[in-house]
Amino acid sequence: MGGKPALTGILCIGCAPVGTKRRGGPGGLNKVCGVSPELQAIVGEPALPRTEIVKQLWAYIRKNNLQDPSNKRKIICDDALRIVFETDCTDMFKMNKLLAKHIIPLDPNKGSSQAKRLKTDVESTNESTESGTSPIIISEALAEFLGTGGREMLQTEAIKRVWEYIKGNQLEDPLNSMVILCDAKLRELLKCESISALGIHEMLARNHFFRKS
DNA sequence: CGACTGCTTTAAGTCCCACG
DNA sequence: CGTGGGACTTAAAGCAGTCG
Repeated sequence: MGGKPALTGILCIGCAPVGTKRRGGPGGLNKVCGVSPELQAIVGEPALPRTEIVKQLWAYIRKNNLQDPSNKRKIICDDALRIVFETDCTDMFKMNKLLAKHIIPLDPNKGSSQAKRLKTDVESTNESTESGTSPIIISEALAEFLGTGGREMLQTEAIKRVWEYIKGNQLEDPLNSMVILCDAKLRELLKCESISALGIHEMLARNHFFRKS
């Protein structure tokens, strides 16, 4: 339909001779995000860019004829979709909203626009560990938690593995995936019963990441 | 009247520009 | 120079508006 050419048109304005003003780029929605186990059953991958997740979801919807014939914007949920969206039918616009619950930022440091607002706070916490792209020393407790031999790794890798543990053990609060319910092992590491996604990063940065000296 | 274009919605990350 | 705001990115289908 007309949607894509419209965007292309806007793009062309953006690409005006004044200067190749290209925003967005490889990040943004193209950033790889974690996929909840429920959604994984549909898209078939544990981690995908948001755009790919939507694409795979639409492929699944078409393959299974889940569009309402009278209004193709409407999606009729089958069992798998019902588990994901928690509704019998939805539409293409609401779908994106519902999808958000099942898309988990692999790097919770920059997980949301809320995080963006808190960016300065968090970054000040990060001063001790820099940006996450250079190796850091992790605490003995975290090394034990991750089951790694060494204590040197990328900050992003450490965070990623903590999140893998959380997802693997389904520790996300079903009512709010931004809240993590700690099991015994995680409780020992973080010293709390539950914690927010942002809180985990802050906690790790404060108590478990150390700059290489 | 038909063909085509542009806007609609939604998410979150990135980057540019304007302003203080 | 630092910060904040806003534009841009993706996907989809339908509707409204414009033009020939």
